[in-house]
Amino acid sequence: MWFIVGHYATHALAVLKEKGYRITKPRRLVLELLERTAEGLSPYEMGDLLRENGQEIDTVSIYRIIETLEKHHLVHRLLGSGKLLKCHLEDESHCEKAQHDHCHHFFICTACGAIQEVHCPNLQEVLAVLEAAQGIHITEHSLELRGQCRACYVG
Amino acid sequence: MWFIVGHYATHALAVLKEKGYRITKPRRLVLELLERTAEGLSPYEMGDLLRENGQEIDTVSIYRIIETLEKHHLVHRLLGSGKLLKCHLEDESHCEKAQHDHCHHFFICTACGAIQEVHCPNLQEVLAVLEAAQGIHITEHSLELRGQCRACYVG
DNA sequence: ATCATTGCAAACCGTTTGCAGCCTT
DNA sequence: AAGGCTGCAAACGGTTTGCAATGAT
Repeated sequence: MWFIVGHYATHALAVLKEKGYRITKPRRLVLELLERTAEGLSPYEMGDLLRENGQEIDTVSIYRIIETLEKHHLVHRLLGSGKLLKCHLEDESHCEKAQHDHCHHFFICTACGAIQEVHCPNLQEVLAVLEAAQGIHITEHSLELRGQCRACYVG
Repeated sequence: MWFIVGHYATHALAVLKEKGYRITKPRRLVLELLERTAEGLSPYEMGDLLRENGQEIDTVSIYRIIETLEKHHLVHRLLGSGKLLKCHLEDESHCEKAQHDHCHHFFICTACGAIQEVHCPNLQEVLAVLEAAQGIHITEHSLELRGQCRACYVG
């Protein structure tokens, strides 16, 4: 049986294997689907897409696979829509850090639907000021930006 | 028929009336409920709470009422949970501005569940830098912070 | 009296749990 | 061979739509 796997799926499968998880067909299919899509997908949408391509996976299994992937920081979940997004490899170091700091920064293009993780270097300072001013203790933060990406803005 | 209404509900009802909406019992009840709760409520939870208090409102109506309230910036919706929150009157000027700028800043205490709108004065600058750096155009943003509020942090 | 608004019915989407059986290891 | 993982069944929570009846103006 053959699977066309790319960088992200390969990496994620390696991580799972290393953690003692088994490499199953449903896991492969979900990871490949995440690899192909830049817009983020809900578990339910994943099921529909796979089904359209003749790949039958039970929706329940997708939920459980996603759960595992989230646990090991291999996918992001958008607060607003609940959609899931592969954790980009080029952002890996940032991503891992971001995950451990429980922070998530996303930019969503309302024109083309593309989602990108963004790095927001000064945000930590802004939050530190806020913490001091309000006497609160911030452990996690999520920032979701919407607008037009470079291509859609210029075009 | 009597209703114990406070500042928020009174204000919101006045806004609705001024916009040509009718003042109905379900609308009053939802607004009073929002007034009483600081933690945010989902439409469904509102129905349950009202039912417990012997006030029967159809869940469908609650959804439609919320829709109207959102349209006129009388409630906020939390990205993470989808729960709804009254738009605080003391924050009104900020709130109106925030709404028109499509920005939402919330702090959620993970200990006591309280939710507060926060003012994040330098965030706009941070985003402006990001826009310039990435060539993107940001039209809305949502920031959700989690941690311990002053009381829970100290205590 | 008018027509905005609600309640009811029904369907739908999305998610979760338990259990039996399969398939990776 | 063992047991992690999946598929199936079923139930639930939450949301949405259409239509008839109600009630605020």
